[in-house]
Amino acid sequence: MLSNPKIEEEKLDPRIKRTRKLIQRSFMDIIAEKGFQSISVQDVTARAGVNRATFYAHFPDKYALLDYSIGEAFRREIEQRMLNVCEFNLDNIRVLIVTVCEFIKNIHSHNSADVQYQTLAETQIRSQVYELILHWLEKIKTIKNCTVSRERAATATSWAIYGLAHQWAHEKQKSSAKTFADEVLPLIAANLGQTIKFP
Amino acid sequence: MLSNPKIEEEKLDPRIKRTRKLIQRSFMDIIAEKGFQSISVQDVTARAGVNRATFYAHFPDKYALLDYSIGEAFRREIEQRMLNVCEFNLDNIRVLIVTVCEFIKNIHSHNSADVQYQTLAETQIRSQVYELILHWLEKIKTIKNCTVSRERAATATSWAIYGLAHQWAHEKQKSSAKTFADEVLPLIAANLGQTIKFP
DNA sequence: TAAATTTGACAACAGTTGTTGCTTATCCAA
DNA sequence: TTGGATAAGCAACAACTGTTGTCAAATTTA
Repeated sequence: MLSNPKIEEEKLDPRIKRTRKLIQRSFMDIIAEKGFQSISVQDVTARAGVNRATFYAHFPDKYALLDYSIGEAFRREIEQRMLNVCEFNLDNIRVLIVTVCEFIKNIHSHNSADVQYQTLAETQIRSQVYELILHWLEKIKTIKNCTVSRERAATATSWAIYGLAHQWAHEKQKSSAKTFADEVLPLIAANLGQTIKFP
Repeated sequence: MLSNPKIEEEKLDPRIKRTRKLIQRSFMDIIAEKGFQSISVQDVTARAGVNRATFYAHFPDKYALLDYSIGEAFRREIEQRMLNVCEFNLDNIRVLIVTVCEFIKNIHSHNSADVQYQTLAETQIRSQVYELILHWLEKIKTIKNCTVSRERAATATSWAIYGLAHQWAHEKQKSSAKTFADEVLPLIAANLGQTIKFP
């Protein structure tokens, strides 16, 4: 994300861009119709009008396609909120928590019974959250003199944010994402407080 | 784990127990030989001497079998260290962190390139860690008067422990699990400190 | 502009998956 | 001990997966 895949993509052969867009659009359409578990590569390529062998030239399997698609969708959410170009403060942490909550809730509403879909989605989202937090922490100069590194703090924080958001998304009677973010902010701040000084 | 699957299993038809044991043993043997990704249900049932249709009567697919097997193996580690029958303190948290580290390291050494295997394993391990921590927290009476519930703290803590252990296991030059546990204990304690008072 | 390279389509192939209905073997309860 | 219930074996089936080598079309490069 911070090593922008978009720049790399701008150099791609137009056929590659067109083929992947066709595949991805059909993929997301069919997921909305029948869920990830029931989808087949055959389904996707028939809908996309792309040969199966071509699919395999771009993606090893449907899991890789999901990984790629979720990654792009979440990256778009982050960029839309300008989180990738702002700096660390508790308000931005709150916005990040809300973003993750809304994204997981959206996924959950379509594929709530599909654990595999959700665990695959998790990996992409958590990775991007980690990169973002680490990027923010690296820009801060007022670091505490202790053994907890930025990497450790970013790891604990990104996994905790994801876990809490995931728990929230699965609750039947849930508060708003913003209320929830306020509720859990002390936990997240406690993590980060091990490596930085809050004002 | 706290609703003991072992008791339920003792009531099972002996043929079911025997069949599952055969399947599981063959499964673990073949994983050691050629990794999870390359394994097929056909492989497992041929090795086990069990019909494929019988396999499907017990497990929907190889992912479910992995889930079950990892769950059993990790449960055994927890019970072996008596973590399920002891109470909350920082030493036991440290032992839990070490246990998770060693377990992930063991998995990683066999299937390091297999992300799917690792994300499936994660779900089982994290669940059990969550149940254990929540169980410990529920026994403590000295709870802080704040909005962070035991469930939230257990969630943040279990995800953070898993994330940190996973990061450690993937490092090429890593400290011992015990050294690592000491290093990250402040982070974990900071999470838990949001809902309980430390002595 | 033309040659070189890359991408995608195609058909064929071997292998695996997941299910089904029927039969046999094993276990349990009376 | 026996009959009923359950578990497992079996073969067949339709469908899908993943790969391969060849050819045509599209793009890039010189």
